[in-house]
Amino acid sequence: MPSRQNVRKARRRTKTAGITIHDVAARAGVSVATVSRVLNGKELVREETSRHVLAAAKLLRYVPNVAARSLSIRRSQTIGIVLPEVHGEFFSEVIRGIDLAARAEGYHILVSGSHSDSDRMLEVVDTMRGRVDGLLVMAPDVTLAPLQELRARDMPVVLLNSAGPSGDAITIDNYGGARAMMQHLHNLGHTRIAFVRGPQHNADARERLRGYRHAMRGMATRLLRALECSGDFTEESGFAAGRQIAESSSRPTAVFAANDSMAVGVLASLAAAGIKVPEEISVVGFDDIPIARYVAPPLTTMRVDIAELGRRAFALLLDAISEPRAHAARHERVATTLVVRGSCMPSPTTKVNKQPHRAARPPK
Amino acid sequence: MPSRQNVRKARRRTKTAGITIHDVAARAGVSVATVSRVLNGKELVREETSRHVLAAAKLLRYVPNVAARSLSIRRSQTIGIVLPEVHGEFFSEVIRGIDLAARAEGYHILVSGSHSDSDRMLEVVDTMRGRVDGLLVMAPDVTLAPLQELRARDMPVVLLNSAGPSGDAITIDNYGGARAMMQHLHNLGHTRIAFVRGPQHNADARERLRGYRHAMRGMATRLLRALECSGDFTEESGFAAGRQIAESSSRPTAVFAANDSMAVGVLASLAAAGIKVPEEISVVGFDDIPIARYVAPPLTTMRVDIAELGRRAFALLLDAISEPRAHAARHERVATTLVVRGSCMPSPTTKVNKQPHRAARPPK
DNA sequence: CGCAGAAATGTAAACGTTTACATTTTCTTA
DNA sequence: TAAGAAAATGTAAACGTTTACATTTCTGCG
Repeated sequence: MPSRQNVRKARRRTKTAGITIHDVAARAGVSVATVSRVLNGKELVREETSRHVLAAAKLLRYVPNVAARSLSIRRSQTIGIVLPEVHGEFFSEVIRGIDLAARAEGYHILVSGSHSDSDRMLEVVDTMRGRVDGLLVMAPDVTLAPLQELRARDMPVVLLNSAGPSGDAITIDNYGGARAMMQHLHNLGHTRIAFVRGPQHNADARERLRGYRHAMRGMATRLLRALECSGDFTEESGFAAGRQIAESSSRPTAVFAANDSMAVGVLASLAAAGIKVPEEISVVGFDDIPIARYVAPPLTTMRVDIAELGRRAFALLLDAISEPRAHAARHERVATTLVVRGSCMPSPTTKVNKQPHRAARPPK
Repeated sequence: MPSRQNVRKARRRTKTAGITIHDVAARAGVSVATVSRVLNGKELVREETSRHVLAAAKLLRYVPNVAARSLSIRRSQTIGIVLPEVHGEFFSEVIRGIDLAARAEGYHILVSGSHSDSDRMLEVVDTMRGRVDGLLVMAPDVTLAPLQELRARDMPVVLLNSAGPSGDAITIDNYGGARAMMQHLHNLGHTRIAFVRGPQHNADARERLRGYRHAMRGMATRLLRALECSGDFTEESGFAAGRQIAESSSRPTAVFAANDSMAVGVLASLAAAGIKVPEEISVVGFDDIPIARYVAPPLTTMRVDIAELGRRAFALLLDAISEPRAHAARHERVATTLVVRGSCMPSPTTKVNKQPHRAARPPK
């Protein structure tokens, strides 16, 4: 006869009721070890015993204490997501993708956004340590220093949208997408194509710019830099760029904005200037944010499957967590697809319009 | 002489290194209790001792094990956020507001989105139990059943955007905002004002509709229901509503969409139908999402400070957590402010146009 | 100097799991 | 039926903190 001394010792802190594994064990007439085994599956336990335990657990509405559990197994079943300064639909979409994938695997997600500088980011990472089994870090800013440090902090990390020199990472095929978009414009006869750049240190923005420039070189155009406007991924900066383009003396036949938000801004300011899109000038963007199809005219853009980005990032991380020994750094790339809508049409002048007036540029 | 038997017992699981509080104690030549006291402040400990401990902790790069900590103090310093199916900028903004407020108080946030039905929601809440000290639940769907159950689950909960009959909640002043918007339109001479409704069971949508109807009654118009179109808060449904309005025989002079996304859809379809906004018809929305100022024409709307919503919701929850004894349910309301942009102008006909043709309404 | 009280620190028992190892039960097989 | 192997279960030691209570050290005062 097994000695059934499952009587709980007197509690020190009598605050909360809290059904524990001991209560379930007592009720089912087994030991805590058996209850644990039943609840976690895997181990061998008699069918009948298992039923009893399950019944007791259900009856008592037992729910395991996760803190105790993770203290014991040294896992939290939680991953951390560290995002930069958040704005727009891009991030909610990323979180959504990760959330979905994570929940399917029984993981929770700890989110922390709005970290402009790398110090803030490291600070957050530190408070997350111990709380999470791994980290998904979105650091499109190309300042690599903080990322290096992350590696040293002995936690699996997957980088999103940044070109870490080592370690796992997943990025969008920005370069390829930009080139494909340029090809599309070229096929429509455009050769004088303006570009609205993104933030200078943003990895995505840089790659898109590289794709643009490479394509422009291929078109044997000389006016290269004059056709570029600066921007920072916000609608506002797109608006400013649009105005600049509207006022330029030798107007381009098409504008390629490095993201949709800026393209929307460009559309707004061209409309304000009375310039017809796409009749007088074509406009395209990048990302395919939800709003893109509802602006006037609907925006032709390069679609990025953001949710998939999140999903695959999580998959990568999960792999790193379950296989902790150092593996070769993996770098995945998410493809983009062209979405053609109403914001562009064939170039009115198939020949390049060689700056007829050469008027002085109006003051900014 | 205090007996310094701080020698750690042989570890069972020798996997990870992991500096513990014992290591720090040994290094500083004090007991673990003292280390704990120093690290958590509050208790009295000699200045000098404190310095030694801090130095040892820093030297060893000690970081406390949160699982052990929360097991001991029965707090996780984490709150859960449960969101419905996520789309758009609204949610990322809410999360942002909460995140900011939470981090300032040393709390982490566990996010879980995309819960269409109430079963999924309860399921998630269950897996979060023990992991979080409290819950912020966004359940704009008015099906109250699940919320009642939540209360029973002995965890502080604050509801966002829903009219729970009991318990803490924070909502937007939808009714007041809608009335204010109607007043604005009325001041411009509009009396034939169409309304694009939101989802039928959505609490926000209902309140906005109520505000609209109340105002319409005040204008002594008889055409009430004929001027309402159904919608579901998506751009797409706004687009459909816009088409319906464009085709209607006795066209309204203004359209009030229950949120900005739908207003954007309305603008797009009116543009497609060749109807000029605001010359021929005025359009207004609700929320003031970032895109609102960049559509053509820029959208007049009712601004909701979403980040503040999140911030105050967290404040409410924090209060409920630290003051666990039952308190009277609190219900806060976030004010809205009118933002006037280019999408509306005075009504072309100041007199009410009494349905000149009375043609049959076109098929839907 | 001695003593009371206050201040500082130490000891060890929780917190609720998991799991190595020990023990008991059940099953095979000769 | 007994022995041995395999399967099922139990025991108790971790996991790393916090904190009630005990103990030591200080301080001021008669």
